[in-house]
Amino acid sequence: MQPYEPKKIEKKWQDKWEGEKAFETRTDPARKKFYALVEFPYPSGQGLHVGHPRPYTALDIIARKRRMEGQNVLFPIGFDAFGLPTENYAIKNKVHPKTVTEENIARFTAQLKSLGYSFDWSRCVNTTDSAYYKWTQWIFIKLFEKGLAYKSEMPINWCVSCKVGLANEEVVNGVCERCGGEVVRKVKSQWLLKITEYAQRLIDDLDDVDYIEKVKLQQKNWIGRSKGSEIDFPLDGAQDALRVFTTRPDTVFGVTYMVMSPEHPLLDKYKGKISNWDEVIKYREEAAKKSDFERTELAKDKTGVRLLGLEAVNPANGGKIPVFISDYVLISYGTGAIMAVPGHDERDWDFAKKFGLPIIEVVAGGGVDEAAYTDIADGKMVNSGFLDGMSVAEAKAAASKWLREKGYGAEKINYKLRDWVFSRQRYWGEPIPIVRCEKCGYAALPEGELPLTLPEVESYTQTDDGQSPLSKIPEWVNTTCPKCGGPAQRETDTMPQWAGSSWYFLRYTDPDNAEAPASPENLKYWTPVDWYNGGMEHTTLHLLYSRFWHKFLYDIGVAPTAEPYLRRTSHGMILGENGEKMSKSRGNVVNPDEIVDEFGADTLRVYEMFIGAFELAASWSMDGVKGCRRFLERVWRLPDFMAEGGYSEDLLTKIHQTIKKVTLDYEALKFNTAIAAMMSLVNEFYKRERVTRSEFETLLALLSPVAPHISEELHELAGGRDRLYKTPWPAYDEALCEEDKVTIAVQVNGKVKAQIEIAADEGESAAEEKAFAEKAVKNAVEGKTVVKKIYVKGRIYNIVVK
RNA sequence: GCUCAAAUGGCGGAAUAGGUAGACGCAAGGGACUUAAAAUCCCUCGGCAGCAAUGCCGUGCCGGUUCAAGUCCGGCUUUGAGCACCA
Repeated sequence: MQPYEPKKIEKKWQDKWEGEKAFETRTDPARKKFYALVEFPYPSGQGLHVGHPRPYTALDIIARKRRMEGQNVLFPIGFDAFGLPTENYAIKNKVHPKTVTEENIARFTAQLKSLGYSFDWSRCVNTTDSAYYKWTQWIFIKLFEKGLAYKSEMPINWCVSCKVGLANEEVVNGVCERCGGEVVRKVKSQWLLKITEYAQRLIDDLDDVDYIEKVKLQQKNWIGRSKGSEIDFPLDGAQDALRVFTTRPDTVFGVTYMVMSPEHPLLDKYKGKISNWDEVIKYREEAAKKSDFERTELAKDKTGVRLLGLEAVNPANGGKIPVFISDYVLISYGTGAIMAVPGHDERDWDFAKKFGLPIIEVVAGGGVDEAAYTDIADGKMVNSGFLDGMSVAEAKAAASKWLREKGYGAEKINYKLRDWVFSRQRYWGEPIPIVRCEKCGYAALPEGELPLTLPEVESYTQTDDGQSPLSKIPEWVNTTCPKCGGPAQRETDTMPQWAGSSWYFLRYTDPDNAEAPASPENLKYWTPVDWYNGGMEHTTLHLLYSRFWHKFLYDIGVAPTAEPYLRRTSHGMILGENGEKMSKSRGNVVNPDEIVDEFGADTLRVYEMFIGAFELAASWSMDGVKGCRRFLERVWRLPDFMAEGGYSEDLLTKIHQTIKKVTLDYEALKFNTAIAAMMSLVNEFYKRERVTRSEFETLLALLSPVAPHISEELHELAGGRDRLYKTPWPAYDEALCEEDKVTIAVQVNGKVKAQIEIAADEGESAAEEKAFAEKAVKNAVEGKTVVKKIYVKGRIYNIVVK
């Protein structure tokens, strides 16, 4: 047998698969479809990371197996190529981001192909291609037409170094997710998408999909539904009332002051009444420098300014109470103002102590002078007028009713989720297809003018006041209004990277369609995605955004189903050999090219699947890689002692058990144990120094989804007919998986004393007879009374003695 | 602080559904082959005691339920992830 040379055979098979169009898929309503999806990569300058092959190999295994089972499989790939790193690289090196993107995509493509994935490359999608982003823009226009895209002056997260507005979701640990720079708050006119309008449906419809539980939970927590009341506190001597949201209307008698966010719009309206306005302005400026995160970091030391000359009235008892501004109240959550109940809320308690404000106990439980009493499970209302003596639950209902009847409030559902800040003052993104006209306001471009392509610019940097680079091209900006034909200006902001990835899975079904995002026939056949695997880090960003877009597309009749993905699984990270996250600065980065070069793609694939439980993080180990290569070498040498014939009689059970285990384990993403089972079978062949043709073919078929090149090569060398990827998946017989003899552990008082062997069809009496015949059992039982005997079929015979 | 995971040999990790803990792989030690090395093949491999048979201990810690607990329950500790003054 010639030596195993992965370099030769892997290239050979990759070329053959490509030449044979082995994995190109066609819509065929007569066949059962299976749509497997992996998150398409961002083609970064660093090239493929060893983290990429983990999820890709996993779903490649599923896709290959399902094809062998006869399903019509769509397993596509593409590139999510708009985004900051490319733009920053382009600025630094004075190259067009398009050039950089093309180079990176070429490299990624070569790397992915070298790993032998069964992607349908003919459907490859690139979000920066104008034929693609035409439809991203089209979807935006539809959102705009339905009132779900709107422009708003609002405080946004502003990255000082990137000079770009960030969605809340993009601020990580108080710094910019991309550059790590300082994030401050800045009021800016931004496009927003009303994802909040879909909040309830995004929660409810999780019941209809098969996502791993922690993903569902994380999405629910992120959306953060809470039920409460909005209550109006009249401002003394003014026509307005200060509206708050609270989940605790029962505690309204305990309200001793109120707090507004420093950005609250009512402040400016009443600045004439506020005698310490200078102080307000100063506090507001300081608050603006802080991000939401910094405001929360300063939790221990409450700051604030009391508004002099403006007081509120507690509608419950008519008492006048002071009003403060403080940065711990955020304008973006609820109504931007709170009623403070220091007796029963820790933050309010801290604030009241610091400013010497009264603390009233309204739920009996004691000790509100020492700390806030927050246990609401039991406790009766006190100091609360008509609520006295009620439980908290009763008081909530009674207070809500009373407030509603008196016109002070209404019950309300509130969500933590905020609208999606959708504009970026950046170059490398989809231009927002909107024109602003003095007369008509904002108007969408007519569909016929799409795609609105990115114009060439001299420099990709923003203007110093943070305007998009596109604003520097007057001949592009100045245009005519699509409505009135008068002079108008184009929107110069671009869309965030998340836009293109919010619908790409639909495009895969019909990637070249020029008339629609995808044709109804193709969408109807292929969607929803049957199985989507991706990182946990995308749970609240990409996954939620794309569900939102998909629901919108469903509402306007484009997408055939309400949910885009039937099943969602997640993989763990691959860490460096030292157990830390791989990064250049830690010097623990492993390059997949080097592994492929030294050991082969099949070894890399087997290794990453064998490394540990799929959903858990795993550390890289070069020794582990060697072990997997050794396993493939052992498979390679099996033909040395191959014999003609079917399954050996005495190996029937083992073979059928292995087929069953591998079949079930692949679907359960338990690749490590599936591979262990195949190793065990190979060890068995070695022990006997014999493998029959049928046994060998079965092993190759089982192994082929994980290690497709070596399997295909061995199949061919052994004179196998057709291609392995076209052969049917091995079948197993449930009856033949059963052992005819079983080993049973005999225990005395739960401790194993002996092992006996009985025939599978023998029952308890046989076990009992053999058990008591064992010397060790006799010794342990001697002189004692047998109290109880427990028999677990095929496993345990336990004798309890006293 | 809140939520969710996780903790098993020298290492990565197995253990359907409460039923023989450590599958499979790595590393290590020993042996065969070889002039030698590599590769390959075979054997040993949780700890303590013992020549051995065997006995005792052992799945982060403390308790509990059970004939039987890595697995279930209560209370902790540590690590990781996500969120965080959310009203």
